[in-house]
Amino acid sequence: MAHHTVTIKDIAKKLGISKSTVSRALRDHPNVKEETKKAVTALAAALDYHPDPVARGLLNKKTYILGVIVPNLSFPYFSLAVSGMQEIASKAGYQIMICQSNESYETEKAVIRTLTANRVDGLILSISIETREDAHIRELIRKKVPLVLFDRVIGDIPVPSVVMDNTDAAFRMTEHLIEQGYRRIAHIAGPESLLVSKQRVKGYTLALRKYGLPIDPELLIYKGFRIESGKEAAEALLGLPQPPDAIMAVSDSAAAGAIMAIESRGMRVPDDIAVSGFNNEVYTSFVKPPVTTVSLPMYDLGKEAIRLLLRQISHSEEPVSFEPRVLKSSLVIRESTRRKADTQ
Amino acid sequence: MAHHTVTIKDIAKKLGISKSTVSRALRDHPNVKEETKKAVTALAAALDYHPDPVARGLLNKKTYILGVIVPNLSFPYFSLAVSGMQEIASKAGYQIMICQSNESYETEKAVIRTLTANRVDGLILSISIETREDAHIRELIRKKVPLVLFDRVIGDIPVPSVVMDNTDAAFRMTEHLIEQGYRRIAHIAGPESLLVSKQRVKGYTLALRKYGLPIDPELLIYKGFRIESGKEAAEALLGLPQPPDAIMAVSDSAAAGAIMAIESRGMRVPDDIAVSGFNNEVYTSFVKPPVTTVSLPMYDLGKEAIRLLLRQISHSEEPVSFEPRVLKSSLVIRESTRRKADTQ
DNA sequence: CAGGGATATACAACCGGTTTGATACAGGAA
DNA sequence: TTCCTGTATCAAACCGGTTGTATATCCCTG
Repeated sequence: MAHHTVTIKDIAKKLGISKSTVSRALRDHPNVKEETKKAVTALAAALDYHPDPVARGLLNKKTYILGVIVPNLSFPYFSLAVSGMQEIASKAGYQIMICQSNESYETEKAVIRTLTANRVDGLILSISIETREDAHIRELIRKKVPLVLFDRVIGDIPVPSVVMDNTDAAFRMTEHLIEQGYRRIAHIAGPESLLVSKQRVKGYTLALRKYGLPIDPELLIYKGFRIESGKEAAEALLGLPQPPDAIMAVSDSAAAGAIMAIESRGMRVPDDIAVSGFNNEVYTSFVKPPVTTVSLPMYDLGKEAIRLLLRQISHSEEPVSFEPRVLKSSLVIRESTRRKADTQ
Repeated sequence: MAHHTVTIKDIAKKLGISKSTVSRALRDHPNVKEETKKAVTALAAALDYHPDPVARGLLNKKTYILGVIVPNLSFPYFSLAVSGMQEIASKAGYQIMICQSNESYETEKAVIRTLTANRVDGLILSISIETREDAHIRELIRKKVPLVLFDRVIGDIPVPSVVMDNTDAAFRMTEHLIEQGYRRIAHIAGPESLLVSKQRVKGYTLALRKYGLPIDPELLIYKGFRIESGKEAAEALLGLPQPPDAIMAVSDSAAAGAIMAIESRGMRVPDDIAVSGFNNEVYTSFVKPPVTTVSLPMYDLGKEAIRLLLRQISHSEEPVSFEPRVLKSSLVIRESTRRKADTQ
């Protein structure tokens, strides 16, 4: 820095007044003469003065930075949520520091350490697939770090959270398949460790039960969100003595994998077997057949997560609800779950 | 903060020594007795002491935070690059602060302001579609803010940059189409403001020229990266008295849009018209037909951008090259550009 | 005209580290 | 013994703001 940045001291010196008066003038303190205020603000503008957030942060222990930890940014799923967070945060004068856990428990713990070491004002977390313990989260609670869990939350822990209506969405999707005439409905579920997966499984079984359909454990496969998972699970399902007539996949990628497996056997979607996904990723609308899926409000989820966090930060002593905030999703019905032709 | 965080002062008091000795002991200064060092490090570990980066930053004017500005995170295109950046940055002890310009010039300027106000140690920027001026970038150069442009760069400006071999990739793709027997090749280009678009157009025309094919301005449409852009451009192309027999799109989304337009006219890809994309997004492999595209090393691009930035930051006076660092892409040949059937 | 209360400003301490200069006490050379 | 060098430590200043307290001036009231 050849030409050193303008500080409050420079302004004070030029005007022949003290640092404190300059500081008060800039913050519009009542005990400063109108005339002085004008002179200070004018000079500050002329010199392009900006208060140093680092110095300010040292004093009032605020960095105006919020930490965000997501498993992976390269899925629109999470990057959309992050976009929503950024919108609300920047409106409130906060910056966001985003880290990826890459689905690793160790990395998750590591980034939590760096973020807290960097004195972020709060933390937003969506846990990794590997995360099965909550000790690191309880540690944050103990240290009174403002915290919000989102989407991939952990159960039974006193932390505010924002989630999707996973159970309900899966219920509605299963119900939709039943209404379309399908009776032997399989579910390619996500990793068993995630609450999200369990909730979707719950919605699936609830719907089957409501309509008096048998719950066949062979038709429920815990696998994962990726294409390969869908492909492998579908292959297993198609190899059953009594294969399903519909597959509800836990994600659009898994659905895509399932469709690939189905078609490579010379079967067709939805004529031979219906398939549905989850997430409403762009390509679901233009693959053939277009895939029925669930539109999840990830952008709103991100916005709401930041709001909950800011609420904790500002009125730090106000009681915050640990009841998960649930956002509504909506079914997007497309060709891949077309009504089953009567085949008696 | 009920139980205030452990500071260097606490350690000094407990051991009955001065702050400065503690500081030196922790930084392994030679003029500190081995015995003292051991006592200090032991107590620091016991108290779970971590130096406050804010205080440290105030003093040495380093925040160990790098600012990254991308147009949009919800495309794998950029979020992959960001993942690469994070890998290298965190290895070097830096954090990343990511902001989105949302393709708006004003937002881009605004986030640059907040990031520099927050004293980031350096900045990585991929410009928005709207950005046609470079005054804000020259301002950063004037202020000596370490800066690297990536992917969406601006020409003729003394700043290190990392880019893809856009011209070459487009050349190879056009050449591939020509080799497959196509002769009337259209190009749905990106926004005319972006150098990326111009370079791909250049590769396209160079290839046509090399093979002695006419360059028909009707076949070149500047449009955009999105599905809608591809759809609209393709509709215009198909409405020509002499429609093209192949379309090279500037992105996979545009290619998807083009395919939709083609098929809605009852034509087929590649039998009636070939289509290629750019980016190698996941879905290009499983749509029907699978789309020929270009695999871009976005992850490596991000890694390299951080490396260039860190090099500027560390040896700040070493001359840095303003010659763009060019990374190689590779063609992914698929069904959508199958060899043209001879139709004499 | 003394005393009380605004008003306007200056001084100094502080946040949590790092760094400079001073000090104290070794041991070795002159 | 004196001087010098090296070792080990401490006090104080500093980074750039904020804030509590002291000080000075002015106006008003009794």
